Amino acid sequence: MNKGQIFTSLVLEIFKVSGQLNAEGDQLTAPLGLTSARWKVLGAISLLQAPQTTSDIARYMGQSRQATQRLVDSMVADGLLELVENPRHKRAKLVNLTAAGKDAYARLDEKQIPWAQEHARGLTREELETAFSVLSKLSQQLNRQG
Amino acid sequence: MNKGQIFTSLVLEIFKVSGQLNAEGDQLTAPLGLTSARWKVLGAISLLQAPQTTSDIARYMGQSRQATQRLVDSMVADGLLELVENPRHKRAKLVNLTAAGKDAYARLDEKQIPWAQEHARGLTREELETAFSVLSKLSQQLNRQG
DNA sequence: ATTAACTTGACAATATGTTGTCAATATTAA
DNA sequence: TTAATATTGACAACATATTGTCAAGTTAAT
Repeated sequence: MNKGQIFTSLVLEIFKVSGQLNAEGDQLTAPLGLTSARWKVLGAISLLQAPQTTSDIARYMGQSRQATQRLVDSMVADGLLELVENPRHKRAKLVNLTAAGKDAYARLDEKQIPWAQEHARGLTREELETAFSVLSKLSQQLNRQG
Repeated sequence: MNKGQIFTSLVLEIFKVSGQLNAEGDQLTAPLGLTSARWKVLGAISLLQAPQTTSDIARYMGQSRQATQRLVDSMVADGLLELVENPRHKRAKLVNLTAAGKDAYARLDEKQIPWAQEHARGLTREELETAFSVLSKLSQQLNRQG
């Protein structure tokens, strides 16, 4: 197998694992009435440590502005997020976590940490770092070319 | 960062790259009137080197039987796939590539090979193999627990 | 300052995925 | 053999993603 063929195998595995992780996230979040997709939005705002515009969140998540917009809208309706005025843009409000949103994210973090540690158990630090590095480089390459 | 945290970063990167690859695949296949999802179905049957039931294809792709069923149905309608009798099961027909399906897959392969080689260029063989190995192990772990 | 180019929210169309359910078929166990 | 269990196709409900489009707002260029 040449490098291109290994790369192709990797791509197929990425698709498979991504679907499995989404299903896993859906189950992990279901008791809180959430989903993988909404969890990721909560995480984006938490990790960026400040209210963000929908477009910012979309860029951070690496997906379309429109997909993120719909998630944000429904999460505002559900009381997980709130829109606050943005001094830098009249229409593009900032998306912020409500108390309920922060609480939900904290509760999911409690579940996610032992979950991650358990799944990381069979892998070495070097393996995990290399895998992350490869995917990170790939993401940047795909970003440039669109 | 402990191993669990690296693992979590990897998970987020998998989500991002998966979306980017799907978008890339949609663009690559659009000139042929196809999509990433349909390409993967063609690939599954090609790589398994024999007609398969819809359930077999779903398992190979790591996604639900129902999602695969819909893809297969629409691809049959479009003449890319055909259903043939399955001597081992009265209802579960075998899904086979038509001439048009084989032709489309061959044409996509011609595009995909240089695409894969180009993206693999910035990565060493060892990096690619490790990344594949990590995701493969992860997929198996996620499969057990479901 | 005015214009051109870009960004953003809003809305729609469409594709793809999950889960749930039911009846038909196969497989396994007793 | 018969009964319990599992798999499969078919259909539906729903969540999530892409792309496309338009008008409002911002930024950059002249």
